[in-house]
Amino acid sequence: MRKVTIADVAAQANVSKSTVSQYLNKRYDYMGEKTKEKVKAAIEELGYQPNIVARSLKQKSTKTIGVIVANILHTFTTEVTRAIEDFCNGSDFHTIICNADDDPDKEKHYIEMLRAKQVDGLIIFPTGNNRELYQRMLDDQYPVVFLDRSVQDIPVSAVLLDNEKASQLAVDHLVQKGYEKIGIITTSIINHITPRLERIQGYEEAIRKHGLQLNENYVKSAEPSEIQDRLNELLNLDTPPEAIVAGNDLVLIEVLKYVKQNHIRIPEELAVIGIDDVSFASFYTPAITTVAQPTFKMGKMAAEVLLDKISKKKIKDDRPDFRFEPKLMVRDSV
Amino acid sequence: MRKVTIADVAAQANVSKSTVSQYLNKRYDYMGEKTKEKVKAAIEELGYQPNIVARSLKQKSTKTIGVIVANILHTFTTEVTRAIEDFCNGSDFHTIICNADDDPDKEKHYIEMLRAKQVDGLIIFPTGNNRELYQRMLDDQYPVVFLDRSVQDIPVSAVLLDNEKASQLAVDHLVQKGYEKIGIITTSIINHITPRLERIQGYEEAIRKHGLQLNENYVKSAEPSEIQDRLNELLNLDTPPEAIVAGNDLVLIEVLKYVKQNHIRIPEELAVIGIDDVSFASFYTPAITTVAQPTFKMGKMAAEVLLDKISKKKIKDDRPDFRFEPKLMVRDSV
DNA sequence: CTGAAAGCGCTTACAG
DNA sequence: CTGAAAGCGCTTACAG
Repeated sequence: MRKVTIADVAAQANVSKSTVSQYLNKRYDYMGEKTKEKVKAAIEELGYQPNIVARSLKQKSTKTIGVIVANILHTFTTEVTRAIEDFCNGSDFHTIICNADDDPDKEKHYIEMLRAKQVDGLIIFPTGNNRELYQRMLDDQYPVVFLDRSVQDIPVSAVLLDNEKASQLAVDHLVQKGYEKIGIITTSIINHITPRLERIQGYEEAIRKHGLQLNENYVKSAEPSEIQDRLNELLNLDTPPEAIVAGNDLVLIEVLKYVKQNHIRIPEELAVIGIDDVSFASFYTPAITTVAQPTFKMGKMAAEVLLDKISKKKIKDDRPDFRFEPKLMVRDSV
Repeated sequence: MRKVTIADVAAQANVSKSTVSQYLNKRYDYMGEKTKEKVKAAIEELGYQPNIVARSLKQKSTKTIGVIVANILHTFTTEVTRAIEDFCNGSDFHTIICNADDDPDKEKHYIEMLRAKQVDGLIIFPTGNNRELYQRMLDDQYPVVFLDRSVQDIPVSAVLLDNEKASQLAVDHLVQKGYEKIGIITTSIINHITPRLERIQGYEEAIRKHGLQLNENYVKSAEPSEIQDRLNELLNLDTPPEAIVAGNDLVLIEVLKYVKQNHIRIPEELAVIGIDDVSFASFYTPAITTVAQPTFKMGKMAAEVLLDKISKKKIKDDRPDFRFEPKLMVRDSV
């Protein structure tokens, strides 16, 4: 079946392509009633659908943004992504999601690919290891916003959780419940990922604030696959921690697996609190106390800021970082 | 910053645009070594990136597919979608995901929008209520594959679970464990959604096969928000079921919430088995016995079939349905 | 109020 | 081995 084009419609309606185009773009200002009718009829008769690729080429706008996430496995990522899509759809923008899998090479490939596809802007959960590329986008005045993580010395606006506050909330709650031996486990920090560093930082400050002894053996970071081992070390210390802060959802899951396997009772033998309000927290037994991120708001903000940059053309970042408040969800695991 | 185009490269290298284009498309057959060098140098010097939109317009292929899911909230959906993206990325295709939210109007909008954007094909989890549109795609020889659901009398190839088998597996296991009073709850069937209908069908057959009494009070379908009420009815019957098959992940979650709120012990007071191997099944207490769908394989197959149709141009569907085997994951909830 | 013409940035037969 | 020209399907000043 041959595609019907604007030329076919013009012929059918006995007007010029320009007129059809005007009609399509709702520029009715000077269009005669009868002309409008004719064009409308021709479009319906032929089942015409405009070719957006052609329009994009001319208008230099694809009404599409790219989202490059670091790791799609986090619930945080899926929820934020969902919010971005919702917001964009509301503004008639499409969204292409790519998963960099924490791999800078993949991230590079996606950034280049997406820009070649002429997406109007990019939301990136940066791996942090493509500084030249990030800088180039800045130099090109290309619309970008970072999400979840920021990159040292790259002044791209970033939408972030107040991560220090998140672990402070966790520690405060634990202390209030009478715990003093408190450990924290995060995923790997070898790449200096913002939220992990800041959560450890916040933990340490909170410990000090409460006049507790900061024990560096109580702070562990590792790949998810190694977390069970780290936990094992932790709980076999001479004076093991009595409470654990899980740095994110993946860590929490590993903790829960370990706990189940070793028949440890929560919270009697070990108190557990997780950052990221996992889906099963409320109906798990015991229900898990967590620190929730406002994922929906954060995604919406990122999309809003990006679409704003896109429409303004001027990319001025007088306020590069947006910090969001975490929220304590008290349940039964501490 | 002005975009650098193929014309700039040509000027810089002192060759024609055609030659640059040949180079970009790796048609080196007749290209002189020095020419190649010159072009390469010019591209690097200018930091040239081809404009894929222009290429797409000419080539009538965007190397992008659309995926319209019925409801992004199912883990099945997110996992399958992930598999599709992985497979497509491997073939240098991009993926645009849209969530129809079980709303036929949204589905219609996305199908039209995506086709207008010239995506090369579509994977759809059909709502079932846009028959004319589905038929039109068939008439247009437009590449489509259905996923999770099929639509009566619309011969589009569909990638499906063997749903009857799934509930049979569940019932068989329950019966083997000594249960005879077995109920099933699914999400709403008012729209005749394939998997729900087939799962109820399979349940009924299995019940009969085991010589058990088929009790229609034991079969419930409802929106997620009403499932708690249905459960309440079910368990307050004169002879309530002693085991429940949860028709999908969302139903399972509602069941678990209900169970927790009412302090019902699993499996002592109520055996529970869910279709969809939810993320927390293995470390929940008790660990949940489930029937798993091969989500990764199903997504891969859908993508494979679609890309195949796209490359063949000929859309012949001599084998419209692909059925996948569910797998019983025995744990502690029954 | 409507149309002719140029142009967006590529690709591709075809000529030489 | 390389280039001139046409064309993909639109939009948009501009002329009338």
